[in-house]
Amino acid sequence: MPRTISTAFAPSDVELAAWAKALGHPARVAILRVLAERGTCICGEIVDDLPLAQATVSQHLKALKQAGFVQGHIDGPRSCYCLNPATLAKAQRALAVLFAGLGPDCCSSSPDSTCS
Amino acid sequence: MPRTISTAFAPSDVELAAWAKALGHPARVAILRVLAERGTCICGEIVDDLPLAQATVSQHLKALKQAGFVQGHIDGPRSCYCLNPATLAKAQRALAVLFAGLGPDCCSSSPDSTCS
DNA sequence: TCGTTTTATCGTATATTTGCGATATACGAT
DNA sequence: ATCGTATATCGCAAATATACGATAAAACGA
Repeated sequence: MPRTISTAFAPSDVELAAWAKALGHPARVAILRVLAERGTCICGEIVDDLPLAQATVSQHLKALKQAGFVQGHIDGPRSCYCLNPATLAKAQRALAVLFAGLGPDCCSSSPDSTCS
Repeated sequence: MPRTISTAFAPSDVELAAWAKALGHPARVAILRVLAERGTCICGEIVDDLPLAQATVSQHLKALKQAGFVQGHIDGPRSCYCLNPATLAKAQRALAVLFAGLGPDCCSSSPDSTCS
């Protein structure tokens, strides 16, 4: 579908969008929460906390890994997952910058005067 | 495809994910930026700033509208779009809270000691 | 070695996203 | 009334995303 592959967008916007996309599913948000709550590294109890099949959870974990939010997984049984604080911080900052740029300061005058 | 419709996820997570999803495409991020830069309300110059067809931009605008990030569009020619600061602020706060919850404070001890 | 446990991956089905051309609609100007 | 402009919407095609069962791989214990 992107007949136009991915040219013409700022790389920073592409990166930001990828991060946002990774957060764009309740299951992935929940997984991140579980990883944070359960301590530094957990092995496999994520599936028990989610209303999803093991295969589906594994898929979401893969997406989070690709986004850089999660790291770990020593191959074999009892994989080990934990959050990647560095990437999370980068994403947090990028999103904060975005919102700041959309804030009231940039918009010339009144908030939505001309708008119905 | 969600055989399980949308039960079993916290409504707040669903809302957060929807917001993140709306930001999960470079074009939509770019559109928000254009809306912010061009002043309070702009009519139709968005298409000129993006490497996308008019129909595609309209579609992304619709998605942003559904997420609540954008409001306006007085029917007819010369539609009028502007950001919705209230929803943007809510999303910003929700994301900040999420990241805070994933931060170092919640994780029991060392950052990733047990992780390879 | 064999079975158990745990996780990743494959295959499949369905839904959604993305993109665009074509068309419809709405309005201002002539 | 008609034309031109600007937007939304429809219809279509291709790509992704989502979910799951089944299967494979990997380590561990008996």
